[in-house]
Amino acid sequence: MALPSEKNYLSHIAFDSVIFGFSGQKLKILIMEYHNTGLYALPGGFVMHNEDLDLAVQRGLLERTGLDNIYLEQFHTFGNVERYKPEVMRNILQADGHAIDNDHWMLERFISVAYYALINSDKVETRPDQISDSLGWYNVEELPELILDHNTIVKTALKYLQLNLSIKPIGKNLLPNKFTMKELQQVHEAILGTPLRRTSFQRRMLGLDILERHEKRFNGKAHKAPYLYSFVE
Amino acid sequence: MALPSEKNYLSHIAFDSVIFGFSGQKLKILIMEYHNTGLYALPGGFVMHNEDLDLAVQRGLLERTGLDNIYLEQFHTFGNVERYKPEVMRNILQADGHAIDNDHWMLERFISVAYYALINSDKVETRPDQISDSLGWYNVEELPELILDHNTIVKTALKYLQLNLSIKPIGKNLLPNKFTMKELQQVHEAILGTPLRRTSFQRRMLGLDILERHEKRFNGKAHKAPYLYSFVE
DNA sequence: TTCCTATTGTCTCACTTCGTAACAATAATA
DNA sequence: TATTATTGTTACGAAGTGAGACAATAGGAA
Repeated sequence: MALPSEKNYLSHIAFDSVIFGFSGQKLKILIMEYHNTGLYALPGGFVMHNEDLDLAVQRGLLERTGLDNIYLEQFHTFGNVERYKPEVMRNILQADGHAIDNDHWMLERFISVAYYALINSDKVETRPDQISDSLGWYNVEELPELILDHNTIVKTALKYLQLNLSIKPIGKNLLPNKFTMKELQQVHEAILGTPLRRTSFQRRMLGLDILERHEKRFNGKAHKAPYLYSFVE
Repeated sequence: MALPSEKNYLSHIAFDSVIFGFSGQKLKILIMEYHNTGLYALPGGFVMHNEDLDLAVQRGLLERTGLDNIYLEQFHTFGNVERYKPEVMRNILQADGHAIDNDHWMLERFISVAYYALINSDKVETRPDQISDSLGWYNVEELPELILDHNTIVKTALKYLQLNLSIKPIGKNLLPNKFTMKELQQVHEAILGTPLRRTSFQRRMLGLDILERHEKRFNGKAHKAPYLYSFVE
């Protein structure tokens, strides 16, 4: 693959995406592994000269993961000097077979605008274990060491996700269209990192008037079958 | 004043500050007027190559307003293409007496990281009406038309300020060290844009255990004198 | 001095919300 | 038919909130 050219992208500006998915019990994140280096990083990219920042992030998501029409939320911009480590970028590019001049634009300092994405289990076809060769799902609590300040970015993303849990449609974007109350509760518990009371949670959710009740889901277990719910538009 | 040189600053990256102050009843914002153009804008600036983003904003605040040690909070980064209007920047620079090449770096597209600042009435010496020749306080609801997307930036800042009102020390940073309960209530009302019940507000604030009660303040009026309060550290 | 007025601090009462526990309903199996 | 695990609902006390009432009081008026 050819290197991105300075002619196409704004210098000094990058973006990184913290892509959250939910699989059964745990909150997961998509992590990239750069080949031949053993380096792990958040999927990111650069902004084209004639491209909105938000659209650049959407495009980056599509290019790297094939995912389109994903819920995205900007949460913070990271611009500390310590995050400038040109030797890391050089290693990655060289391991990928590129010869780099010392004054190459990708070796300059970048300020990174960070977004989090929420992936609906529908779209990943309940297989959040591998999307491509170099992209993998990792439990939020069991991340490998990431390059630069990417571990900090993930922590911050989680903080904002928790903050937004009660004011933005988080659950809606992490679950399939229809889900049980228990699944919704597990999403909330995974995000908050604490157990919640079943009865209080159910009462509170139903009281919000944002859920529609559908048919029951019979799962072959020897007990009462739960109702399915969906978010009303 | 000499133009900032590209050698000193990161290209394509700017910051803008929404500086909130509180004067008696109203929430105010510091607005810059560019001389000879009649253009109004938020005070902003650029990031030096070896400078943290947060520190650049602090420096910009100090340079433009003389204010040091101010509460700052990053809230959003604006990167739409529509905000790129080189002719505006060219007008401002030319009106200031600079001859500009067509490929001057300040005429390129910028992505702007926006911060809001909270100014304690102590520091402005209860005179939030004029700080310098080209900086003035304006009521949040009565802003002039600002350049680029700066009116949108202000609206967004206010939204985040409202969001943070209950989880960050907003009142502490907009009021002098000692204040009455009524003054604190007026700050909250100005930020939220709605009246609040006096008794509920007082009960809620006292219940938070973050206020310390001091002596009364006698203001010469023919009624009971209110206690002064301060935030506990 | 005494009364009056505007404001402040507190209390009460009804209503809602939440944690907690108990209870009823039920899908499949033994 | 009885059993079991899970789900949906209800009951009850604790805590918080809106709304109003009431007491306290600093200075001015009579």
